[in-house]
Amino acid sequence: MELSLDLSLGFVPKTVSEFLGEISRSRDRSEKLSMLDDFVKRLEEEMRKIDAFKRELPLCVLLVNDAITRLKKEAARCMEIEDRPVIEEFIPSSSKTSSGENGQLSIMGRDGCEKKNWMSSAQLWSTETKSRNEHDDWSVPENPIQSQNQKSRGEAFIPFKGNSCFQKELMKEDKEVSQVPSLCLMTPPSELHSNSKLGSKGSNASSLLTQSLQQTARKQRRCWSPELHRRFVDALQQLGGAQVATPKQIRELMQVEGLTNDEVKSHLQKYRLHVRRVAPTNGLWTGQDQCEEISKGKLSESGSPQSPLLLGGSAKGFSCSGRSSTDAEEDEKSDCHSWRDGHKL
DNA sequence: GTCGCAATAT
DNA sequence: GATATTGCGA
Repeated sequence: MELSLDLSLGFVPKTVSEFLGEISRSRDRSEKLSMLDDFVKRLEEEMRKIDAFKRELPLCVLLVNDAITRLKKEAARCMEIEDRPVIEEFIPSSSKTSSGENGQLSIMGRDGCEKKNWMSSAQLWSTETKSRNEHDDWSVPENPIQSQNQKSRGEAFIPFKGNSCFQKELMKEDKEVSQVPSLCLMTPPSELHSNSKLGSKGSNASSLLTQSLQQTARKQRRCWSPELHRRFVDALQQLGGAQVATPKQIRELMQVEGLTNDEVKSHLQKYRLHVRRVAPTNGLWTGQDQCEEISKGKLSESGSPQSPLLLGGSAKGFSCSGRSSTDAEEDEKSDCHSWRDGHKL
């Protein structure tokens, strides 16, 4: 897509306003478009560069983004004026690309056209950014970065579609996104991820931007719903207990689509910790399976506050002699925090 | 690649 | 403080 660009040789940076003013004096439409296109390319290149520092330069990102938007809008306007048939094709296809493929349909800023243009450009350059280890870009399904882990992560939320916790997260994300409509899209999650370690807590200036970026940076939290935990415990039982079962085995037994070894591993780690804490009070029980019995609710009879994990997660679907149905319902409500709620008992 | 632990983030 | 994610060595 090489264009013979007048600006390419002696390009002198100027403000967008200046540039637009200069453009407006030109009569040659193709030249206008060419110049606009060139400037946009430069800005997008710039965006690529500052992308690595987006955390430190959130406003810079905003500015460049805005500039690109303005230029693209101008280009679209330019085409519309003199070539209506073209623009009628151009805009719809543009919107298709940016919103449909990105799965960001609901994310529309105050200026839909601008966003679309920007989004499409963002999509372009974001594809060039390599990811170290990214699995969480649920908001941009088409992002190739994501596809590298799509097998295990891309569908990570399918089992949770009906999960209130997940929905809460989604709403939270949506909220954040809508506050800064274009920002989430323009930031390759890979970069976010790699930067997320730098100054994650209470970073500096543009908190909205930063928060929003961070939101998408870190992997979406896996909510261990009671049902999910029930499967987990179930698998543990089959495998001979938490101490002998391995994350991979558990995951395979659980048969939960999108669940990863890491998530199971993490859950198992915590589970073991809790069991360990509880174990001494149950000296009578020696075997692994008996630990699982604990998880089914027997422990709750002891009233031990040390078994939140066991109380909350396993309450549902298992005989839980030690708990009232009310307790179970509480857990249902609190989804992600069922263990904690149990702990609060 | 998998696992377990510890550090870190939310 | 509880829970989930990530890093890292084994």
